[in-house]
Amino acid sequence: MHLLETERGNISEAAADAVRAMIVDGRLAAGDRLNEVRLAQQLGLSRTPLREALSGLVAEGALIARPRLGYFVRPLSLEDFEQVYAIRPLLDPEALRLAGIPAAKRIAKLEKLNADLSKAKGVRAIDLDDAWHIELIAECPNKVLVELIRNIMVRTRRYELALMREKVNVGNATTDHEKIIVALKKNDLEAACAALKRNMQSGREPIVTWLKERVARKTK
Amino acid sequence: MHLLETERGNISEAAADAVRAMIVDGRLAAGDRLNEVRLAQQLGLSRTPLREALSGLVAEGALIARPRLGYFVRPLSLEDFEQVYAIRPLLDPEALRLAGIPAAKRIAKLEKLNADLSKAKGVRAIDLDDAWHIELIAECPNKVLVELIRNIMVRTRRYELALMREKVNVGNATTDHEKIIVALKKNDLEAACAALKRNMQSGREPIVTWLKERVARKTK
DNA sequence: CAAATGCATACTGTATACAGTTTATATGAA
DNA sequence: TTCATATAAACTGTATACAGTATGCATTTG
Repeated sequence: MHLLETERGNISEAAADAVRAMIVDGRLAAGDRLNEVRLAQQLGLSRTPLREALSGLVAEGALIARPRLGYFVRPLSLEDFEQVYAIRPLLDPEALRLAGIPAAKRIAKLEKLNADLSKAKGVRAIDLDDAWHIELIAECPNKVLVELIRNIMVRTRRYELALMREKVNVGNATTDHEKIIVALKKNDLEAACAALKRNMQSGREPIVTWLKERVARKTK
Repeated sequence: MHLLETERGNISEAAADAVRAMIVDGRLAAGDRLNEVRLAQQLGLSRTPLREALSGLVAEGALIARPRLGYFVRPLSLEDFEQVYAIRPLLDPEALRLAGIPAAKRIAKLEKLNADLSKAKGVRAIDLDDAWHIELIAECPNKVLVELIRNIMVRTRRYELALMREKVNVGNATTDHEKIIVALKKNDLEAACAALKRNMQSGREPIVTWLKERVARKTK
């Protein structure tokens, strides 16, 4: 009898989580070349499982592998941001459409999250915004689609955090979310999807202008 | 001076390509547990680079890793197929929209590919169909989007090939493509996008019914 | 005969060693 | 001083070794 299948992972998985977190929150800065020996020591493991983790992160798009030079944190670039950011408006509305109008209980949760978001600042605001969107599509039967959205989320999060580190106060998306909730309460799924699409497109400008400044500064 | 950076890859990359190919074309069957020692011998390398490749393929969704049991080829399932197949109708039309009406030269190439496709059978037909769609969005400036489409292509290809192995003759999408080309020649980009979306949704039924039969057969 | 137990085998997970390449430093020439 | 060259150090890519876990088979027990 197999009771529960404990499913404790192996060191490689833990390493992947750790490194992914370091990339997203900037402890490993964009463009950095990472030193396998040192990183392995920091994480308390050997290079072999670390490198397995890094291979996975390359496929996820978090790292770039350059033969004989090693692994690099994928640089932040205006081009990459605009391209990645253009994906979610295609995915999220469809996920919501498939999920349908959320149950009353879930709508209440969305309102709660949004209220918290309106008061939140910094990293916590980003966390809450992501949590809100995940909650919104929680009932989506297409799990592949949801997983895809999660991936894109991680990829854009780096930009949001990097911006936040420099500019501090960024207006959050509370009012966008309210509009979506209103539409959902009216049972108007299509209006909600349209509002969601708009929400996914807003939030672009501050990062774009910041990235442009950043490029200008570097080439000064 | 650094001229050209030869960029020859390492063994891990080659291994990833090899294993991916084996999965897509069925030499490694869906659900198979793979034996690292044997596979490494077959490919003529050691387990270390092989395992790095396998880690990457897990992130790509081609394999599943079960701690202490090893790597398994992701099984084919009706659920997975329907979910993966639902993604491209969201992506391809937008990619075409961003690419715009192709130049005359490229349209000619599309017509040529489509003519070949109409006569082709088996694996070659699938190759040509994929090539046709890549050609269609070749000018899309959003390379992240194109890369995403490529990934989904690989993921559905397994199903198409598996079906083909059992049922042989599957009607191809030549007429769908013709409609798209006609719209493009009229400079009607939106009509072309709409036709493309329909094209991406057709081709679903034969595989769905086959997968259902397959499930029925197994649970007999 | 069926089920449980113990043992041998095979395989995965991780560490370590080493070869080949890149990068940094020092040395010498223009 | 500046550029080029040689040399040493550091790092990546790969193989191998070994420990711990799972699997299958034989044996024992009820």
